Amino acid sequence: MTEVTEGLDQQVSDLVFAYDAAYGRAAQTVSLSAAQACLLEHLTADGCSMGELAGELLCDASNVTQLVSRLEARGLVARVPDPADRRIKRVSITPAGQRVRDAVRRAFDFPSDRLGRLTQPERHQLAALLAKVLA
Amino acid sequence: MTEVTEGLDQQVSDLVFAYDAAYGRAAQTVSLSAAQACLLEHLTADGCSMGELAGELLCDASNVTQLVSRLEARGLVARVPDPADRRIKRVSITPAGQRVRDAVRRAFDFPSDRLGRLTQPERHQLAALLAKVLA
DNA sequence: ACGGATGCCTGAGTGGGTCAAGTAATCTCT
DNA sequence: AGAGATTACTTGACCCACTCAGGCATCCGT
Repeated sequence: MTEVTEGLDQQVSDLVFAYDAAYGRAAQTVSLSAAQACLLEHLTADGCSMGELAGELLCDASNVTQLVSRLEARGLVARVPDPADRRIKRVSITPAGQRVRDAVRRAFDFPSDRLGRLTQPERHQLAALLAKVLA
Repeated sequence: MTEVTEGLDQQVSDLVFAYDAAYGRAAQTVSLSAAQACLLEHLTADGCSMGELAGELLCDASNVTQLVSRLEARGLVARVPDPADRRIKRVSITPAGQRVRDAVRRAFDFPSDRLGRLTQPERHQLAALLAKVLA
């Protein structure tokens, strides 16, 4: 590894640390944990099943059960039984949940504060590099 | 926000998600939590105080107490009283701790697997962009 | 020497996360 | 149609991370 590459590793580590911290702060502004905010962000309009959420969040299904239960207790999501398969519970976001989710997005200042420092050509460059890294 | 910028936000989110997942997996290979591995990684040769660690990890001092206690119970770190100020406990890494820390580094495949996809000029580009973002 | 900071620890409480076992609904195969 | 396997979710037990309030020892300024 060259000098530059080692510096790059550290920079990526710092980026992730700053991102996680900013996300946690944004969630806290509406008394949500990062995990709860993350789940809220993953909900789609037609409603995800619990299993789909567990797959996307890379965690156990029983963990999703608890997260959804807490969000449901606050009235931010609702469990809707799937008419076609009654084993399935579809999690849909309520109007109150949408307001909270939007508040988290507004409070999440990482994109504007950090990525906003780049010029438009620089963003294109970064997007191209990240596309290669994430492919 | 333009189309490209929104895509960039998503890419950064994906990057962070992949990084965190990879780090957690690396820590698990030696039965450590991500938080424990992270603390181990922050230790310096001369020994950090508990308070310094809490500052770097952005968490409560009592949280550091518990993390260090668990690592100490496994023989990976040691609490060394500071000779100049007996309130201070300096946390130093043991030889066993160094071996575990190195194992985590080897198991952490994100830099090689992901950043390794970039050419040397691309790494320079990315490093420059991240420097601007993190400044 | 005394009072306020400082550094760390303890105990209680919440939440995230996994695992094992359980229940209900669906699917398969004959 | 019906028995058995499979799938989707829940429950209970458990551990860890994290925070907060309170406590104890030590250090520092006056």
